[in-house]
Amino acid sequence: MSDERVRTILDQLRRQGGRVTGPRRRVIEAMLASPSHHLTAAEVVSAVRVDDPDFYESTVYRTLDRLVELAVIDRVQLGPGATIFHLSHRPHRHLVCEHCGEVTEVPADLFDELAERVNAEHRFFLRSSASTLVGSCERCESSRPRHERT
Amino acid sequence: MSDERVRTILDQLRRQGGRVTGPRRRVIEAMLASPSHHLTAAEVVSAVRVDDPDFYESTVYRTLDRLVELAVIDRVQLGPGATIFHLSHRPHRHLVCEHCGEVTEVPADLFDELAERVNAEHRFFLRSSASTLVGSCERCESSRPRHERT
DNA sequence: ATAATTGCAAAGTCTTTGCAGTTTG
DNA sequence: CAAACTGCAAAGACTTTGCAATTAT
Repeated sequence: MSDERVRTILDQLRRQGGRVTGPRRRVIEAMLASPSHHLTAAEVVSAVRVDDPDFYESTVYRTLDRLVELAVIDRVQLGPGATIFHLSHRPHRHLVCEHCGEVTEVPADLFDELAERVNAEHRFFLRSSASTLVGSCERCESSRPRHERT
Repeated sequence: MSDERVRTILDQLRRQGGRVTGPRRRVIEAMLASPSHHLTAAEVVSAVRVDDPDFYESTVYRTLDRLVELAVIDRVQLGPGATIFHLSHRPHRHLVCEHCGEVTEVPADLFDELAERVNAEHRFFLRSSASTLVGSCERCESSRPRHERT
């Protein structure tokens, strides 16, 4: 897991003025290794503790905060509870199923029209990477009783 | 504050199968009285404790949960931390400034196009009342250093 | 060298839960 | 009366903070 992609991201980190340390490397490796690429802080903690059982939670939180500042990762709130983090090297937007929690990545241009519209009509500057669309994935939708549907 | 609107909402509550109790009445009065109509659970607690200093937090959380189930209020996640609640009798959507926290209500049809599009392209059923647009209000945007803008 | 970062412990905020007693419909 | 609800206490989930020691540049 210490491949090309890790180095690219560490370079970005360094260019932005951040320091490359063991813990940061491990956090980034964990995020790259995760199949979903969308992790809560707690999931990062678990992932990282596989190799380093003494890794502290506070280090994870501070590392994630710093990586957000440095634009290496993004922080997105997907409903109540867990804030999630993902590497920001591949721009995309999120659909979140409020029933099963599934996160779907969709192309970043999805919000383009809406962004223009809220800007024109409400003088609001949309940050669409932070704006999550909440709803129901197809599987959950078809298994829900009709009268509960929104 | 025990006017017409309170009674209308209590009727709705009863029709949905909920029971009208002192605590519920006070929670609804507090939400109607709030200028913003968008309250966190903690704000409901404070509001309600003005008249009833022994009001328990757990009662507020349980009451809000139940009112959400009964479709009397809506729960919306506005970024990290605060879950907010508002009466659902007047449909609208939310723009949230991530710098100052200001919540702007906008017409419910704002998401119509986008909803069709995610449905057609991603088989996703958008619940737009739960989908918050995050960005920057005009005031914050113009006071932010240009290089920080997204 | 010095500013950034981590280890560690403690605490803070927001929310949920269990159970006994009370109240509503 | 039965089911729903509240009071109260305790705990759970998630996150932040302070300070001393360490490390990257």
